[in-house]
Amino acid sequence: MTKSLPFSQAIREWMDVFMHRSMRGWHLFAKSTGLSLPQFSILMQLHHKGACGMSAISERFEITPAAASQLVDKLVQSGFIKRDEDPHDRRAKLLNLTDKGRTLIQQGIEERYRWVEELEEKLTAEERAQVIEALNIMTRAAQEVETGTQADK
Amino acid sequence: MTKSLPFSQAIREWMDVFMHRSMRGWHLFAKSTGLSLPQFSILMQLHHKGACGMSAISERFEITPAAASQLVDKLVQSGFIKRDEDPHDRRAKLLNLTDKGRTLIQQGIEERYRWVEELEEKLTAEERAQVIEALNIMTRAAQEVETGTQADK
DNA sequence: GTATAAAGTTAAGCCCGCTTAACTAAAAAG
DNA sequence: CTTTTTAGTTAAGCGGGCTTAACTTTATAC
Repeated sequence: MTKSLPFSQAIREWMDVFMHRSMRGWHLFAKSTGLSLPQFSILMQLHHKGACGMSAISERFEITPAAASQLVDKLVQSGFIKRDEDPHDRRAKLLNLTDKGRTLIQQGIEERYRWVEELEEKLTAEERAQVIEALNIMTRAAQEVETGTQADK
Repeated sequence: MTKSLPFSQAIREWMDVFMHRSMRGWHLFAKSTGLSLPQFSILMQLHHKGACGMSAISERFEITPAAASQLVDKLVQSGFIKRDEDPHDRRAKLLNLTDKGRTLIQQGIEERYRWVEELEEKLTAEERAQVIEALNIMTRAAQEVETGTQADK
């Protein structure tokens, strides 16, 4: 490796700050809602990836199907998730956020952003433009990585 | 495209992807080490902010001093943290990472970072340069926000 | 010098997440 | 049609995090 040290260094510094910040932030927010972090993570997962079955949850979080079922059940009873039957496979369930769940996540994201808004205030217009462009680049790259799009190296 | 995207929207998209990714990643890593997420978070805290007392932990994570004490105790017994007496106040303790603790966190960062390396491979040299610059800007701004430095725009 | 406040610790008890194990029900395979 | 595999649920039990409450020890205030 070591093909571009500045990149590594820059992103490491940023990640160090940002990861610590966001981890702490989510933890405190989840707590303030009365949800545990695992419960909250499931909502995040649904927000991020959309509807899925029980098995997807258990695989994604590396827990047993039993654990996933119990966790989801609490979220269903709290009204954050709905658990419908999959029309194509009557064994399977289709999990999705309810409006209440969607609202909650949105609220959480809102709160997380407040820090970034503070951050924005520290920047000049020019800096902002640079950052925007870089973020768009990164977001696109992240999606490529996520979806397995090959950009041939 | 999307060059007219406001700052907040660009960063929201990025955060949406990145936060979800890093949250999940830390959770799985912590789990793989046998540490709980709260325990792990304390190590992160020490890594990020340096030595501190018991009360700082309890305030930072919004838990009672009792909970902090118990949590820290486990980390001490596992050898990730050392708990010394504060020379200036014999009631207080000074918590700090041991080498073992420091190594663990470094390992975690390393693993988190692998995703970013994949990301880097999706970028052209020019894009990398842009991203580096933006990250430096953000890191600086984050530190200003953290320390309360006034940039006075 | 006594009273009060502050920093941590310890113990009891609760809730929660997770696992294993035993189960139901539906789909796929033969 | 029977067998096996797949999706999910339920119950018992363990361990962890957190809280309250009672305590020890050291610093600070009067």
